[in-house]
Parts: sequence; C-alpha cells; structure tokens
Amino acid sequence: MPDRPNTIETKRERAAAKRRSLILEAAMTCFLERGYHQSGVRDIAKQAGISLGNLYNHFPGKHDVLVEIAAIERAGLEPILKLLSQARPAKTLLKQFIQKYAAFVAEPESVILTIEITSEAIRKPDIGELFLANRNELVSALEALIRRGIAEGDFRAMPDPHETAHSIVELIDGSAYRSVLSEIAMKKMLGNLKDFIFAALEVKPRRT
Amino acid sequence: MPDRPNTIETKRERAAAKRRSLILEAAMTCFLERGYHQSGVRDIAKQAGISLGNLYNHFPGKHDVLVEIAAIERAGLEPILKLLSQARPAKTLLKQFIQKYAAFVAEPESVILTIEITSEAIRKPDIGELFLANRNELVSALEALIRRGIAEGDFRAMPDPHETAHSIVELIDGSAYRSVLSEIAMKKMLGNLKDFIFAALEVKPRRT
DNA sequence: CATAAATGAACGATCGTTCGTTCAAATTGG
DNA sequence: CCAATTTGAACGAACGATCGTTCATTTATG
Repeated sequence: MPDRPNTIETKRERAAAKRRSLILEAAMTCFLERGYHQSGVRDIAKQAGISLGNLYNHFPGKHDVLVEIAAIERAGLEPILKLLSQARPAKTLLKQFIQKYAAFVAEPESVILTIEITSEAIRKPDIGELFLANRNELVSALEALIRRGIAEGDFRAMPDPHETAHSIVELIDGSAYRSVLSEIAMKKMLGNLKDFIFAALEVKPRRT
Repeated sequence: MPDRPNTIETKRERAAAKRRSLILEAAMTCFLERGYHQSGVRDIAKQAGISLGNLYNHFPGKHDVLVEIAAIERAGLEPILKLLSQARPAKTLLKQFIQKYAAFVAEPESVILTIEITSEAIRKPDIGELFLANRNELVSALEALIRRGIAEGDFRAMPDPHETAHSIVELIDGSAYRSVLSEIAMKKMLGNLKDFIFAALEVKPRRT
C-alpha cells in the first residue's frame, strides 16, 4: 500500500492534537496562576515548552485558547449530568447531586477559572454563550429531577421548578466561591447547604 | 482675619477632593465599558478630562483607583443595612430586604463592577479583604434578623443561622448575575426567590 | 523532495509609571 | 498692601517593558 492518506493524516493529526492539549494545559496553568489578562502569549508558549510562533500554528489567537478552555470545563460536568438522569428516588439523587456538584465547583481551580471566564464573558459574546449553554444543560437536568420529585410526592408543589433549579445551582456556586475566597472548607458548608435546600423543597405537612 | 490657614487648606482640599471623585467616576465608567485590564490609565485620564501625569498627583497608581471604587460600592449597602436593623417583624423585614437587596445588586453596573472586582480580588489581597469585609457586615446584620425571627417563632430552628444568612445573600447575588448576563428582568425572578427563601426559613407545622 | 512544523526576530501598539517643566495660587517678608 | 518666594496642581513627552500578532527562515518528516 503505497498511499494511505487517511492513516498518515491521522498520525499527523494525533501529533497536532497532542500539541494542542499541551498548549491548553499550559494556558490553564498560566490563567490560574496569573489570570487571563496577566498571562502573555509568551508565558503560555514557554509553559508549554514550545516557541511563540508555533503557538499560532495551533491556535488563531489568545482569545481562542480561552474559549477552548471554557469548553473543556464543561466536560467535568458530564458525570454529574449522568447522575441526575438516573432512575433513583428524587431525594436521594438530589442529595448526591449537591455533594458531587459542590465538590466539583469548590475546587480552587474551578472557582478561579470560572471567575476568570465569567469576567471575560461580559464583553466576549462567544464565551458568554458557551457559559450559558453549560449552565442551561445542568439546570434543565436538575429541573427534570425536581419535577419528578414533585410528581412522586417527595417535593412540594412550587411555582416554577425551572427557577428553583437555577436557585439550587446558584446556591452551591455561591458557597463554592466563598469556600475558596474565604478559605473555608466546603465540607463545613455542605450540611447547612443540604438543610437549606431540602427545607426549601420538601413538602410541608398540613396543620390539622 | 489675616490668617485662616485651616479654611484655606480645606479650600485646596475641596478642590482636590473634587478632582479625585471626578477621576473615580471616570475610572468607573471605563471599567464598566471596557473592564479593568482593558482600561488604560490614559483612558481614565482622558475620560476625566485631565492629563495623564496629573492623575498620578491624585492616585499612587491604577490599582489604588480600583481599591477606592471597591470601597465606594460599599456605600450603596448602607440603606439596606439600616433596613435590617429596624424593629419590625422579621418576616416583613426579610421580605423587604430581599426586594431591596435584589434591586440593588441586579443593577447592571453593580453586577459588572462586582465581577470585575472579584476577579481582581483573587490575586490582590487588599481588594479581597475589602470585599469580604463588606460581605460580612451584610451577612451579620441578616443573621441577627434571622436569629430574632427564630426567637419570635417566625422562622424554624435551623442548624446555623450565620450560614443561612450567607446562603440567602448568595442566592440573591446569583439571581442578580443571571438576570444581567442572561438579560432577564430581575422582577421576574423575585417571586420565586422569595418563595424559595421563605420555604427554607419558615416553621414547618408538625404532623399530628 | 515536497510539505508541514517549528522557530524567534521583528512589528507596531500600548502598557503603567516617571520625569522635568510650567504656571497660577497661597504664603511670607518688608 | 505690594513684592518676593514657596507650593503643588497640571501637563505631556519619554521610559522601558510587554502586549498580541506576523513572517521569513530553518528543521524535521512522510
């Protein structure tokens, strides 16, 4: 077989993909350590161990590196989305969701990257849309769980389960931010977080 | 009266103070429009209508301008803190707090500035401390209100009123962010916000 | 050998800050 | 009360550094 263009191409592509992910990891390190605007393209290239010019062979520009990183952040949510779609009791699932999601977003890396991305999202529409897409996917899954919980009598009837799902996510996010910025262990907040959320969701027995 | 040194001095000081607030306002405009790192010192000076060099007669550097702006943001919380210390029923006060605080933090200016300041606070300790000080003052006032509500039988006994106060503030903050970033009117979220918070706080009648 | 990958010098722009200078107003001395 | 002197606000050129990006060139590879 003299010509195997696809095989050859994938070989090259594999190498290129490896370089790309190398650059992305390096960029993530820089953004975490110094912040997006404080990190120069030279810093990223140096961290990745490649030349300045070569970085531009793999990415159109600095902005696109951040976009890709923002997209990667999304991947971390996959197992949590899977959890939400399981067919177990709503209460149990919600409890596990709170734990898992809290543990995920309370990682200092996650908090700092999210803040960095959010502040960039204000003026860069493509990043903003990516951010909202991720969020909506999570909220929709949580909303479905809540609706199921209501139907099964585990949760009270509430005016707008979609908004409630948003509230729950924002509550956990807020706690995660605080745990990182104030250097308080997320573990210490989890108990109260669960108490607060379940108190807001659970059915209230009628007075006789 | 030949010599009135203090009067004269205050005259100068008044002028200087006026310039300072002029610069701060200009800087705020720039930071809102372009973001902190995208705003050059020249932009701020031009916006303020003064020269580049003169700005450095009034502020040691760009960083200090942001610090001052972060401190000013705090002033907006004053009326809300006052509200919380009133001697009215806890439920009524909490309802009013949610409305007022939500209206305040859902201003696009407030959201954008807060994100800008937060992202800077990660790596600038002085800004971080200022941010936390503001937050703690608000949370403590809210905690006192909650404790009063519990004592008066309006709210349920909860494991940690301090954490609950944090949760409430973070919940409103999160909604405010979303209302600005997703361009949804805060008004539309207020109903569900109140429902969620009160469901989490209110006493649950015992089953007979 | 042709093609892609990798390099780092170079570009123009802009960054935050410093500098010497100007000048009007305040203070002092006579 | 006027003249001499001190003060500090205002200015913008200049500094060195760094920014993101481009490009001609070299190196490696299929």
